[in-house]
Amino acid sequence: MSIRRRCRANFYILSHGIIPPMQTIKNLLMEALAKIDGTDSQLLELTAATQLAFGDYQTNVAMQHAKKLKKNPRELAQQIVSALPENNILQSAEVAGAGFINLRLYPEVLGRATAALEEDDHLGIPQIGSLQKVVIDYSSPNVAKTMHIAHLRSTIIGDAIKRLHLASGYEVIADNHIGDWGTQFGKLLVAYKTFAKPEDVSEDSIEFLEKLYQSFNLKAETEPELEEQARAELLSLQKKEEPNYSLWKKFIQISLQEFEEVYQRLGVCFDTIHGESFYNDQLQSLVDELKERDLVRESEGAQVAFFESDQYPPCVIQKRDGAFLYATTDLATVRYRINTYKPQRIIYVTDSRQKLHFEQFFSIAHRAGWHCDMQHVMFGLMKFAEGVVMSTRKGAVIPLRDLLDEAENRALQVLEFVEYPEDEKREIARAVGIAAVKYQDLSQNPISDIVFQWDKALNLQGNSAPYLQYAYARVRGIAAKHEEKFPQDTVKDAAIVPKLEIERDLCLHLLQFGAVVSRATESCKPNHLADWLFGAASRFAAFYNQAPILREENQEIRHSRLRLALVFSRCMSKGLNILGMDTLERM
RNA sequence: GCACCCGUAGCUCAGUUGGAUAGAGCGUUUGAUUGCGGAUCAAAAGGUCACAGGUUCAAGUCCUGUCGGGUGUACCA
Repeated sequence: MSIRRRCRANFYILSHGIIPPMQTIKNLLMEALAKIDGTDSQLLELTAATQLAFGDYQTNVAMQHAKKLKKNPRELAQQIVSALPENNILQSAEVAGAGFINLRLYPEVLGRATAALEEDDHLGIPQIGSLQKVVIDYSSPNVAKTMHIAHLRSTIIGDAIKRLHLASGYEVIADNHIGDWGTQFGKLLVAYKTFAKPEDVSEDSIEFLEKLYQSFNLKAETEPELEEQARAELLSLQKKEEPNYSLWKKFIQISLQEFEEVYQRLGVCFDTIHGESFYNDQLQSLVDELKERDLVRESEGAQVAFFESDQYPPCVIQKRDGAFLYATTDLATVRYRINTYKPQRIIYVTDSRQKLHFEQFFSIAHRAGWHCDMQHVMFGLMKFAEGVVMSTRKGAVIPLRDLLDEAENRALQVLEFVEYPEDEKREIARAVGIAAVKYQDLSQNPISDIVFQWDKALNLQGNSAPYLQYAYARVRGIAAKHEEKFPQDTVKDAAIVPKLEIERDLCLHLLQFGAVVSRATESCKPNHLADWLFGAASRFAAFYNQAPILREENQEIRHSRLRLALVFSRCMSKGLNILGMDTLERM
């Protein structure tokens, strides 16, 4: 496998100082609870109603108190409702079911809150990360190997986690910890120096290096002495002897150029690229420091860390022959990052097979006194339909480039009979194709294994990125037509007054945006945001169908609807951007 | 052997950290005055949430056990 390696906002004040409706309702409920003996306002939870018929928001606080207070839950709920202070917020408060309290806002209140989202610099996203720094370690491809579809997960999920943290106000350091050191370079050097050069590819290309590597593995099966040569070349490289040292640097340069091409297509960028080799000269001091702290000791000739009551198997930090390992580099990396950046949190995005490794070195790092919240965000394996784990050792994988090309081509086919300029079509196909590939990955729980299927990876219909982009493009289309048709009209400060049920529904959904982003950030699960976006787009589609805007003759209603659509488009744009997807004015 | 992850509609997957009648997409079936853009919308059919206990006013969600699938398990990364 060539992938080397690799959290609840409650209430908050928005930047414009407008208090969100949930906070207002919660305050009213707290006042009511205070009038009832024995209630604990800490237990108060307010959530969005699970069904439109139940109102806007609901609380189960009565059921939670009923047993303790030895009261009938419905009666207690009624008591709480009766104790609510006079207000001009709640249109209704009703007891339902086993003791739920269902709450409904006045339409004007709901509309004002929705419109207020636009006034907030962050569209209602709580800035839970302000003054906090987080290092995110993701993508991390291996030098001299083409990026293929299995690299997609770490890169795309990592990039979305980065953007989520930025949107939540964190200072982010995105670090690409590329695999630029290790035994594969010994093999590559042997092949480069002694094998016939592959002729069908350019010598400056990553395919060239990859073919050399593959032919080494093939030959080594029958000629075991090659492995010995590889070890010798590696040793020479480690001593920085020429020409090995220069060749190694050249391999890295070729690889980085190719990676950069893919990253640009994906819209992914890093703040630092500190590969494994960056830490080479820190490894011995690291082992020494761990020895001083009694965290490692000699065992069977190696330097090994052990764990309390054998919670984990032993972890070798330095081999019998003095060489360092994966865990050594990772520990040195943690030490460097904490000393250099002083982050509150470090996040690693890798596949789930590395769980034990991370638990081990997190434990060692904590005991070494390198205090920081370290989190391993793991994702499942990508498999082919046959269920075979992919490997670059023998080739036969789908290069990432091919996947992206295919995605863009399929998107272009949809535009075949559309009369847009050719270059615009290509731009649309690019934005749609890339987003579609990203969405199929980001819309599911990262932990699940995924079975790669072309049709699924490149889906352009239903619950897919183009569906979200299409909803956005429709609003932009309406806004443009509105300017043509009513050039004197301005809706910038128009009041939103949701009258239809679908309008209420859309408003309520938009008001959840900030909390959803927070949840996605803290749990490092971009799929929560993807879900929200799909929910928003499908509500908009229904709204679009039921509530005409430009055809509406009543100006107040027309303005209300258009303003609502515009708030929707702002949230969509922000949300899509957080998932690393581009928006289009038309498609 | 031990540890961890997963098991939800025919298929691919969600499920707001314990809340009301378990949701989408695809596929299947039916419909939408050429529509403010049909990459869309409206609707139907499809479920013993692997199984068995337990905790709770309330369990797909938490605990225990069983079965099935996956991954890992000291000198690879």
